[in-house]
Amino acid sequence: MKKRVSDSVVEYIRNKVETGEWPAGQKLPSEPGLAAQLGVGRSTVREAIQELVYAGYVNRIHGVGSFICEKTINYGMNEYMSLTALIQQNGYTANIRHIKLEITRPRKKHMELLGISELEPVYEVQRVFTADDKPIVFELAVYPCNLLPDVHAEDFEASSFKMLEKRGINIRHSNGWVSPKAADSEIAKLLEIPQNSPLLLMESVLCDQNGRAVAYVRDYFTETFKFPLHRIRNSSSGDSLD
Amino acid sequence: MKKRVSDSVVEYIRNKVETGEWPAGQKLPSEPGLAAQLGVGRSTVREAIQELVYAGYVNRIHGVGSFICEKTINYGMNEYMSLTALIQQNGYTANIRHIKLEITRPRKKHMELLGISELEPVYEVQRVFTADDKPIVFELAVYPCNLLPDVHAEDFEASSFKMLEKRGINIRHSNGWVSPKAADSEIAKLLEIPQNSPLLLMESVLCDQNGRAVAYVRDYFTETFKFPLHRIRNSSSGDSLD
DNA sequence: GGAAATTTGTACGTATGTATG
DNA sequence: TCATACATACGTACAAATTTC
Repeated sequence: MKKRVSDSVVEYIRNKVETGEWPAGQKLPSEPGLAAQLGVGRSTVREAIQELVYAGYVNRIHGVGSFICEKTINYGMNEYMSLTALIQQNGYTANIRHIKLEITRPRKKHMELLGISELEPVYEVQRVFTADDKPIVFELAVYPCNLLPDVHAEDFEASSFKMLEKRGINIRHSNGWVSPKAADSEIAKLLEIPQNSPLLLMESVLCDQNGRAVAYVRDYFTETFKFPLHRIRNSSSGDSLD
Repeated sequence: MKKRVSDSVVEYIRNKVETGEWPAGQKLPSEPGLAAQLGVGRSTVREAIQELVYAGYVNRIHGVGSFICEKTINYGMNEYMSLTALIQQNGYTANIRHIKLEITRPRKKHMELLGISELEPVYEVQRVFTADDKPIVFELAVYPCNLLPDVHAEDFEASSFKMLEKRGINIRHSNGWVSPKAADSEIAKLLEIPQNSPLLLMESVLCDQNGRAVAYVRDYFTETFKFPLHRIRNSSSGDSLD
């Protein structure tokens, strides 16, 4: 994937923060200033800063300036990213264990969400992600078999994104929802927690560059896990009640 | 809040979908086409569509076109919005009950997150949101008293956003995290669920137009609740592992 | 208090690159 | 090969909010 100029600007700013040159609360140079310094257009600088605002990294104040947030979030829930990276961000060492792959007939839900018929078999892939060797996430992923001819359990020992990319599939976004859920006996065993422990269930349908649904994923997060969240108030959500 | 031209374009598109004129999967007119039709610049159209992409409403494919998503999400977790509106979106009638307000000394966590000293008292506001008269969310909000001189429990019977706006405070974004959590006896009683039921805990620090922390909020969501979620893969999050 | 300077916000236009069919 | 449509990048002008003098 070719890097955009605005991505370089994002990187430039993140780097300034990471090296400590721009501490939390630091005022960024003005947009025209940054543009001149870096030899790019102001719109490009704005695009980069906008991205950082969305990510909860930078705070903009009209007529005053842009500032590095006090608590910079490196990755938020609204960015699609690696589970292992997310675990690392929580301050742990990440690993994958218990990889189980089987080919089955699709359930009704899978057929509906993935847009396939009952005649198309699917892969069901189970994985457990660990943080400092403690189970922290149980994942169940469902892929239509015809999308991934010839995969094996070993293909899931690392990035499933990368595995998909090798087969010409690029995950671009996901739709789904999160909800609280109690651990059933099977999941409790895999995550080494008592039955009925509270979990965060994240269900997602992954879509590729063509907007085609390519996977249905259920992630069960344990209580150890905190999902960073940055929310922006939408100007068009006018008449809020609370 | 003044409406931007791009907001009108957003509204125009949402309206086309709501009236059924553009069903799911419908291809939008080309960007220059839309711009010409509506008499606005192409950049403005792009800005509007970008917003809808972020919200999981529209899907863009390079070199092909933009399309209405199969499952349009009206509001996602990354948009800050009214709890009642969110409940309504889940298909229920929303209400607020059990409003309890008290003035206390700030806890250490509050002092840290709100940037206040132990000498500044805070309001602690408890509320229960119902869906079809069934409790669904328990909320505990903490505000520094000096920000809100002279508030009463009645002020929290409706929008706390509106209440804050009347006092010159505009919530613009929030930072926080979500995690699974078991219901303790007190919350279980208020939400009319068994103790240790799984809950989704959302903790947020609300910030105003000046980037100042103005409230610390804990929302406990019951299992009935599903939080829509749209995630976009960040191009710069390069080396993902899963 | 008011004018000027600074900084972000909005809107539009143009040129060129890239992907698709 | 070519036309179409989205993607990126730059530039300009003016509006709105804030700070400074």
